[in-house]
Amino acid sequence: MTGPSEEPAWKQRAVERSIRTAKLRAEQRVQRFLDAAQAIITEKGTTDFTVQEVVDRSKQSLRSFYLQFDGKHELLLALFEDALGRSADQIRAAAAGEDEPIDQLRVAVELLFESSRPDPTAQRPLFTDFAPQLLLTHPTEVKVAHAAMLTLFTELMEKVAAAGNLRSGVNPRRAAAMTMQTVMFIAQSSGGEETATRPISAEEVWEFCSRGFAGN
Amino acid sequence: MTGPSEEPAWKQRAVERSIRTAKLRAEQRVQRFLDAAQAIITEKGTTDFTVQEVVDRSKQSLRSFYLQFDGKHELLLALFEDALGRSADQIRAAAAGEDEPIDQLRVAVELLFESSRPDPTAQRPLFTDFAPQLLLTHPTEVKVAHAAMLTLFTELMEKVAAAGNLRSGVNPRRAAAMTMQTVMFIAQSSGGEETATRPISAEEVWEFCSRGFAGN
DNA sequence: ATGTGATTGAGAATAACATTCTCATGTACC
DNA sequence: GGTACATGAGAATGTTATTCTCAATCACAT
Repeated sequence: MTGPSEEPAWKQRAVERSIRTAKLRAEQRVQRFLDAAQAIITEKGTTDFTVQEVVDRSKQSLRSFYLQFDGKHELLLALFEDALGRSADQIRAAAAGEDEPIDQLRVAVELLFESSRPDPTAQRPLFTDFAPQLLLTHPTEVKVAHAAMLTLFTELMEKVAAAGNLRSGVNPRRAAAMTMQTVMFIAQSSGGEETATRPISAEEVWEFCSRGFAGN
Repeated sequence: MTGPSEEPAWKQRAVERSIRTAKLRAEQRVQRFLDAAQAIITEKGTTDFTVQEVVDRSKQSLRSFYLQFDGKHELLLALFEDALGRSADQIRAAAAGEDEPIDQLRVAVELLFESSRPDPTAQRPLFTDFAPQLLLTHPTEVKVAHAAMLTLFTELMEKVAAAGNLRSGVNPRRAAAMTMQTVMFIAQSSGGEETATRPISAEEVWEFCSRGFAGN
């Protein structure tokens, strides 16, 4: 029984060094898969690529893919989280251009709405496209992926609260969560076509989230 | 070139009769598939059954299945539409128990919320489970399936409007659509587990939809 | 330099399904 | 009874994800 505590220090250091370089290479490999997938998605404007396509494009091997990812879903999750994170950053920056907290939040809602619509000329994220599948198979991880965006909305909502513009009795974090979900999902479903009824607009969603429907 | 208009009447009638009985049998067969699928779903508490399971269970054949349905998605759609329709009926009945339109709507929201949650002890519909996949692959049909529920919510919202409890400038139909979507989707995502934060409740969703978050 | 053990690439094998096809059997109607 | 159509049983196909095999490569201590 050789306990780890009795290993000579030099050996530990050697192991650590090799682990570090291995990790570096692994990260590069992961990145290549991510880039390849992203390229394919923007190229064919759809999120249903096959693992094989990604592997070919990245000039790596299937084996390598499954060494880095637990499965296709992890790749999707990574892309999703990444896209959502970027989007959150852009939105945060844009919101900062407004003076009043309530306007910052409004801008954020409008931008999130726009970027969540399905395929407005095949932009880059399309990130809501794969959310549904993942929500089914890995709900917990999807929530993690939402974290960045939720943080942003919570920040904004808390500023609104501090400015005295939040209805009393409303918890900012929860209001932020509901707002975010509402915006994302309504954007997604409003992607329809029916010429019968004009689709729901960002402005309407903002009105709905901020003021509800109840009068009187 | 024998135009159909010159066919003798008796022949037309014969054809029609045989078509009618054929249609009857077809309907029965469809129903058996539907029942089998429903049974499997409630039995294993999940919506990912295989076509083969449904076929075996219904004691019919694959060939028959694909003669009745264009593919698995049509079966799912049929189940989905059916479940949603039933649910709408139940909710309508329950709402009728309230006096004030606004309370009727509140009850409807609460019930819809409850029945949209994922797996509260594996109830029968679970209908939101397959909505996501279908939303991806057949968005138009999903909208049709939503129709019954949307009709109900529009009715209720219009009564609210008539009672003067709708915020001015709000279109009842659109408010109904947004409310419905918000309720269904938030219910779905709130199915989580994290002991960290208590999940969002039906009451909170009602507050959110009806009054929004803005104060002042 | 060289042997050794871990890492990787190429791609074959497997598995799970949906979907289609073939053929034999049944069934209604003349 | 014969003919045309409907149906059942289940084999064949096609697509993917995932795993497996084996040989090439690399890192590195000696």
